[in-house]
Amino acid sequence: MGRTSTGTKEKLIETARELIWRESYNAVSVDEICKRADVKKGSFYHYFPSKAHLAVEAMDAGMQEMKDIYDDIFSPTRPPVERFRLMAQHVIDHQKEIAAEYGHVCGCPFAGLGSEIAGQNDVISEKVADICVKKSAYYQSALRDLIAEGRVDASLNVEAKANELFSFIIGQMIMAKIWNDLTFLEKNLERGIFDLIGLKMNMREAI
Amino acid sequence: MGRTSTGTKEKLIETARELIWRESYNAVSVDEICKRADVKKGSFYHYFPSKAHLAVEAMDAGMQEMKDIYDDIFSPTRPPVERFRLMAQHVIDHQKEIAAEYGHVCGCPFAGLGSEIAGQNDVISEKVADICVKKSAYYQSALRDLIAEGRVDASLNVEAKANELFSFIIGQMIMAKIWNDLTFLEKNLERGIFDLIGLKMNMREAI
DNA sequence: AATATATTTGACCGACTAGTCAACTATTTT
DNA sequence: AAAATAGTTGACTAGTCGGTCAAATATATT
Repeated sequence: MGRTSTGTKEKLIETARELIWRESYNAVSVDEICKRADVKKGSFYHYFPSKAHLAVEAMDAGMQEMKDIYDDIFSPTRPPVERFRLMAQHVIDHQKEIAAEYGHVCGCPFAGLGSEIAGQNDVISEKVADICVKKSAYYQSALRDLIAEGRVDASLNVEAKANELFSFIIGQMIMAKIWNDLTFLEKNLERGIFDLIGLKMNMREAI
Repeated sequence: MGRTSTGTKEKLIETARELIWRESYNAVSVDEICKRADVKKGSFYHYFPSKAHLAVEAMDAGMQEMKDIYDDIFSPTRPPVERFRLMAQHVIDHQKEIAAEYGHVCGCPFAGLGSEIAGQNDVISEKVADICVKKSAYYQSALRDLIAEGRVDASLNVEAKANELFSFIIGQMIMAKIWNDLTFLEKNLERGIFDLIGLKMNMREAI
């Protein structure tokens, strides 16, 4: 009951996702978000008690979007080497799209926000940490399937290796953002992943 | 000639280095830097035309400090495997010190600033990119010495591998910052580096 | 039609933002 | 001692910050 919403909350979340990704959390103001979303400030604080709360909800939206894509890429129906290869390609394609749209390589929105805000806002930090855990789970199951296929030695510390993979990918994306250049993602991302896993050259094809 | 300085500029640079590292570029105000450095705002703008200019000089100071340490760690007099091992240990020790002093894992100051500011301030971005080039040079020469020792195959793409190493280390430090936890740097940093290089287990000791 | 309720609006707040400037002080040069 | 100069100060902008609030509006329920 009551007046029906005109999608104000969703507009604010989507606008915040874009602006915080393009610039940074502290560089974007509530006023700017409102103006770009064509929403008045009063409406903003009707839906969100603070700017940080909006950021959290923006991350939730990003997490859901990520999950849909990664559930497909890391589907157990795929050979595990294909999962890693597809992921590398997806990262590159996605960054290309965003760079074309925003005029600059923007890197990983979660890592960017997490790195900026770590130690200042615990709720946001925990959200970012949560995403790390989720991504690590994808890598872990793919690594275990690689072990089951006999491509990787069973003595592998799967949890540690998943963290290493995650670190490497995050680092590559930050480098791409700083250099505003995707070419070395194209050159190094996939190979770096397989190097880290320790996959021999003849074990990198699905069959 | 004229009045002698009381170390105002140096105080501002050191204070800015600390505050920007602990918080972030946009989260720190000129007022806060001045207050902590016990310097009046007029003096700030006597030495720096803008906040961004101070940040650049703060990075220069950080670069020089880094160079002194890395020139020692990556001295060609050391066996190349020892160089990488020492670097990993230095990163961990340094992060431990800072975390104890600042109350939070702070990661890499250059990567943090670069990731936050990329695409907004070109001068700062270029400074960060310059540091990447310099660090990569340390890794490259160590990798070539590993090849000369016969521990690594001569077909290795040294430039690409150096970039991969750099990405991995940056990523590990950002993870440590987000989780506010250095234990998995201790667990994974050194091993991840040698995994990426592709050094076999029996090739990871200096002799 | 009247009421209850959810949404929207725009004016408003005090604190803070980066940056300016003229005056003041301490030092060296002449 | 006087002049020139470099460093320091504190008061000052004009604009922006995150956030508040009472009133207006539109919809669903009664």
